[in-house]
Amino acid sequence: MAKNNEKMVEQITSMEVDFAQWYTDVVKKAELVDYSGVKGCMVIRPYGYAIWENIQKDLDRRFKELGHENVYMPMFIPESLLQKEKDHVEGFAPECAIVTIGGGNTLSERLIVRPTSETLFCEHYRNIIQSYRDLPKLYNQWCNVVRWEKTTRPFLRTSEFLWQEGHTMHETEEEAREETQRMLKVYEDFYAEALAIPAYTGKKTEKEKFAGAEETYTIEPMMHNGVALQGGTSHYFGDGFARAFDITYTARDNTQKYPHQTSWGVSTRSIGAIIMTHGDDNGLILPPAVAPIQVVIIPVAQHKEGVLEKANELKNELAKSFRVKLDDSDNSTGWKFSQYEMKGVPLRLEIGPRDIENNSCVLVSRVTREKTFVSLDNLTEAVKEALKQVHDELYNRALENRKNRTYTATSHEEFLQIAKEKSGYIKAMWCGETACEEQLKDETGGVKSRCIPFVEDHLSDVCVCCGKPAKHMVIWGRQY
RNA sequence: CGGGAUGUAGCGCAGUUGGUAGCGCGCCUGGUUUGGGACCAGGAUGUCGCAGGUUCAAAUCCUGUCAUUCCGACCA
Repeated sequence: MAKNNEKMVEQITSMEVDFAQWYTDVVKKAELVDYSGVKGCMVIRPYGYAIWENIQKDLDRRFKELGHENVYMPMFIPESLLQKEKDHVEGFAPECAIVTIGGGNTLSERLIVRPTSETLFCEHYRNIIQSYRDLPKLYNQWCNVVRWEKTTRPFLRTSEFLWQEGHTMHETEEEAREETQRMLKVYEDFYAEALAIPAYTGKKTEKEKFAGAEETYTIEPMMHNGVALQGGTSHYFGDGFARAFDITYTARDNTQKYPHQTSWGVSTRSIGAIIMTHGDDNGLILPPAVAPIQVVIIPVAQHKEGVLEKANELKNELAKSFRVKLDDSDNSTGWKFSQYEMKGVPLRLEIGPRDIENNSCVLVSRVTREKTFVSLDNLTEAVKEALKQVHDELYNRALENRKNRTYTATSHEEFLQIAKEKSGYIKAMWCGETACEEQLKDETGGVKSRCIPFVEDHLSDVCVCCGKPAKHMVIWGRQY
């Protein structure tokens, strides 16, 4: 045993002690990011970026299956362009980064570094949409955007972040509304199937909707500590931007009409969601679908004859079906165990002399840490099954946590008490007035409406805040 | 944007009343090890966040600034 055991172990602060510190520790120890010299801008390291690449692949496939095409827009928006839609500019102006000098000369018009690209897409759509035959336009772009945030945290809120933004134009309102719902469903499926994260979905209130949108739909997963994270949004714009940008098309009846628009986005924040939903005190736990390494092979007593050969053999076999890494470095086995647990590799495969004798190996789940001995015959099947199990365990555990942390409030006092004593979601009735949202937020110190879910429970007849007749059941919570 | 804390080797930290920088881990070399963070021997690594100022002399004192972090406010 080591003499200075304590110091040799790279400690991760326990979640229960300090969740924020735990998050920062995990992000750094798992080698996802490094800080940069610019506030709120992070270096996404290979391991972190590989997660993003897997997220991209998965989402991109889903988008393209539905007929979307990828494009790329400029990163600069002329100031006058951003200002064309009034609500939009009001929403974003406070957090814009602006370029005023280029090539040593003051620019005649200031350039906004895109905080989102609605205006750029609209400018382009104005040029290319003439007829109903040009519709729908189903565009998406993968890019970076900049929003000058006051408080930043890796992945959750950064000044620059990566995302995809879909921007579509449709002939009819109905078609655009369908698209908005369709893409929200894509996000919901993606969160469940790829990230193993269950989430409430629903509509944002007037107060919380996107600047310039008619309606905003959202996916609201709950983090392990009960705090919400807006995991993705899908907006219906009506023809507001089309009017502001003068985008018209000749309709089937030979009249000029405005097309109806949507936009939808998921960002690198989703990586933050993975960390905070699944992680534990030993570090990250990655859902198999997006894990850069799905199986890590740790040879035991690798200097002994035949061990490395066998390990390589298994690696080659598994690499046909999975993302596999064989760690044959000189580090001790124990070190490797801890290292890959910290990095959240869903499945570990141990292979040593004893196993080889028995024609077996050991599979260890990152979630349960249970060791199972499996035969080397049918190994691929066993690994496939084990990974599926990890996914299911993660999903069910997150679902369980959400259940345990979702409360209902039918009176004002009850609402305030839960907000004060518990960390989680509160289901409560609401009259539809922004004033009540603001009051509840002030009284609780930050509990806001997350969404009006598609399926509402009828908890009572009156608003939990003002006592007037209730219009909706709203899910409330604190957010990152 | 307000309040607090921090910034010294890759990481974690020490550095006293100012005198020109150290420890542990990691890293490199060689050897022994290996089923839950191994051991021995040898070795390398610093614009003390940055910019000014005070001083014969600054990691240390002063001013400013940048970044990180926590708490608020703000926030698709």
